[in-house]
This record gives sequence, structure tokens and C-alpha cells, in this order.
Amino acid sequence: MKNAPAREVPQPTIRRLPTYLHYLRDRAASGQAVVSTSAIAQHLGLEATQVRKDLGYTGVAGKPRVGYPLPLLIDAIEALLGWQRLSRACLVGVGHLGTSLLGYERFSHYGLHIVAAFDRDPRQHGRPCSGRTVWPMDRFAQIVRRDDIHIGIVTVPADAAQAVADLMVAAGIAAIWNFAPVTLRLPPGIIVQNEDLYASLALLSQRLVAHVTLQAQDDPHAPHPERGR
Amino acid sequence: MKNAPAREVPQPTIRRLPTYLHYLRDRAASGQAVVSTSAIAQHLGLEATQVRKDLGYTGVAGKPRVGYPLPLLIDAIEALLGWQRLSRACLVGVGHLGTSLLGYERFSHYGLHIVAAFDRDPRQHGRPCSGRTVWPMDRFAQIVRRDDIHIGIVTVPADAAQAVADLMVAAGIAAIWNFAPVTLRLPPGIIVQNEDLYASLALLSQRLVAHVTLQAQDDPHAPHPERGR
DNA sequence: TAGATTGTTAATCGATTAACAATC
DNA sequence: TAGATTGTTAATCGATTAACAATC
Repeated sequence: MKNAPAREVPQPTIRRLPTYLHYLRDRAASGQAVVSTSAIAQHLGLEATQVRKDLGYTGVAGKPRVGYPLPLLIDAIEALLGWQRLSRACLVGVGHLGTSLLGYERFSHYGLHIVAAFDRDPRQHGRPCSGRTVWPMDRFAQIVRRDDIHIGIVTVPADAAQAVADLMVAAGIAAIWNFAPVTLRLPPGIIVQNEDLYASLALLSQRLVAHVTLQAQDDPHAPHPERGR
Repeated sequence: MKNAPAREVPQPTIRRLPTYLHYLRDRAASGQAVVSTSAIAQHLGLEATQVRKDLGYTGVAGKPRVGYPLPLLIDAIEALLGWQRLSRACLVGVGHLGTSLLGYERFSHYGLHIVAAFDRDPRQHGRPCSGRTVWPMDRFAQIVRRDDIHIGIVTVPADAAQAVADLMVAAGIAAIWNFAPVTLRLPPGIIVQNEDLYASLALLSQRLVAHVTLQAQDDPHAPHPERGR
């Protein structure tokens, strides 16, 4: 039996898959049975060719003049992302950001189940947060093993993030979703996904400068855009 | 006088600039005067060539055998991103996520100054949140104009996001930083930066599946990685 | 001078887009 | 059949990486 060629899915495609999934589920919920790439493309502001190429990675066959079967497509995307079973995760740092993530019920539709929360602050301990008890840090390794947790979410301040990450690695966590603005030093083999707010802010800012500069060129006598209306 | 050729900075470069800035500021704070691309590259896990190409967009000249002058480089990156003056922003939706962002003091080093916060819930009104008063929505347009606000941050639930965005556009906001998991419909010319948590989660999940699949291939008799151990 | 480092040009790599044949 | 839509192959575009000359 030959191994499947493990066709490599490009990163940009992976990033688009959740958006497809959201749209496809919406269509399926409203009773539709098939969907065409042009419909998807139009709704999401993409090129139909790109959608077709992306959907090609699922291996689901579409019918010319009909489209793709919605249930198969949804299943295949979920399979590709490993979202058919929820991955068990824990969250460390029950500040505002952590609490906010604990409240995201939507995660359960996107493969993630946060089963435990931890915090350094004793005032948080025992208090349930969105239905989950907040544990002290010294229970970390035990609970991670007991509850079969594979993903760690870091929502502590920057200066505590590396120590938390080390703890996660020691406890056998396979992947870390890092919301702290630091580059974590991790042993090879540990998966890390950084949520870099500042990269995102940089893109916004830069487009804003470019925009303002352009306006100033259009009308050099206009009031400075950084000031008045 | 010829217009500057407005050399287009690639998006991936823009995304890396804040990380450079963070490192350069740290070096400058510890008294260093120059920095080499190899030092930057090693510290951030990048290729030196890439760093050199990125820094090329700043227009700052480095000296062979010496490196780049830190103060000039920092200024130039800030200029490129429009971070020499803080952009004035408002935030709508003072839930946990919104409160968390209001608490990010670091934003003031990354070009952003959140000067006002708004919420639909009357229980939030008047209450100061990280030093800012929370205003009711009906004051929105007035305060945006009064305080010369150009950026709107959307931290409301998905179903309220489009209405908030419409309000922002009507009030004359130029750019929207959207944390709600929806694609906003906006008139052309409005800058929008989506913070897509689910794209990020998809990347993490997919690497986790790939990882698990690989392990299973290595040792087909091992207990299923989603379960035991 | 010798050699490390810059900065530019060329090669490679990967993703998007275009073109078009296959097919229902 | 005619025509819309799939699915694949080729062309384009853009970013990264490699090579190397310039320079302090």
C-alpha cells in the first residue's frame, strides 16, 4: 500500500480555509446542497480560480455546471485542519485577554476546546471563568497530563511568557498559541503560532501613512490631514 | 522638484518592521550605537540578506565592517510606519477583549493612542477603563470629530460589528482595526485591517495534524496520539 | 593590507492569475 | 446540443535566497 503523496497545502490556503468553512456552513444551514466557486469567490472577495485551486487540496470533486457538494466539502476541510475532533487546550493567564478567549464559544466550531485555565494570582483560583475553574500554576503538569491536553494558550504578560512556555514544554504540550509579544525560545518539534498584534498594527499604520501622503499630493494646500478635519 | 519615487514596501517587510524596531530599541537602550544585519538576523531567526533588503527600504546607509547607525535606523522605521506621531484611535466594545486592548500601554511605542472608548451597555458609561471614560454610542460622531480620531478599533461581538463599522465610516474614520470575526462591507478608500484569529488557529491546527500524522507513520503501533499518554 | 560587512543584481522559489480543455 | 463550470497546465507576479562586487 503506497503512502498518500501527502500533498503539501500552502500556508495562504490554510489561512483561507476557515473563511470558506464559515461560508459553506452558512450555506448548508440554509438548505443548500451544492456551491460553485464563483459564488464563494464573489461573497469573500476572492478570485474564482484561487478558490478552485484551494478547494482542490480537499480532494473533493465538483461537477461541472453544478458545483461542489456542500457536506463533503465541509467534512474535507475539517479533516484537513484536524477539526473533526476538538483538540484539548489549556490557557495560562486569566487577565482580560485570557478571559475574553475563554468566552469564545465559537472555538468549538473551529477545532478547539479549552478545558482548563491557570493563573499565578491566588485571587483567581477556584473561581470559575466561563464555566472553567482557574487552577494555580503548580497543578499545571498534573492537569495537562490528566486531561490529555495538547495545546497551550499563552495570555500572560510579555515578561512571564517564556517561563510559561517552558512549563508547557516540560508538561508535554505539543503546540503553543502565543499571544504575548515575545519570541519564545522552544526546543525543535514544538509547534508555535504567534499572534503578532504589532505586525498587524504596522500594516494598518503604513497604509494610513500612504493614504495621507497621497491625499497631500493631490491637494498640497489642504489642511494637514493629521490635524483638522 | 521631482516626486520621490514612493518605493513600494512589500507587505511581509512591513510586518517584520515592528520586530526590528523592538530589537533596535533594546540595543539602543543598552548603549549600543550601531548594529549589523547578521546580529539582527541571528537574534530574530531570519536570513541576514533578508534583513539587509528590509532595512534597505528605510534608505539608511550602513557602513561596511561597522553596521547601521541605531538612532537613524529607528527613526527611519518609525517614519516608514507613521509612528513618529501617535495616531489617535477610538475603541468600540468594552468587553474583555476591548478592556485588554485599552490596557496595552505598549501601543504608545507602536504609533497608537487610544483616546476614547464606547459601549452600548449603559452600565459601562462614565466608568473609567484604563484611564479612559467609556461613552455611550450616541456621542460617537461628536467625540470622533472633536478629538480628531482617525482609527476605529472594533471589539464588539460579530453581529454588532457591521453596524459599528458603518457608524465609524459615517463619522469620518479613515482606518478600521477589526477584531470581530466578520468580513466588513466598507466603501472604497476606507482602510481595514482584520485580526483573523481563526486563520491563525487553522495554521496551528494544521501543523498539529501533520505532526501527529507523521508520528503515526513513524510508529504505527504507538497508541493513538489523540488519546493516551 | 586583509577581511568583514554592506548593498545590489541574479537565481530560485512559491503563490496567484490566466488560459483553456474536459465534462456534465 | 449548448453552455456553464470544473480542473489542470502555463504564465505571471512577487518575495526570498544566493552570489558577489563595492567599501570601509
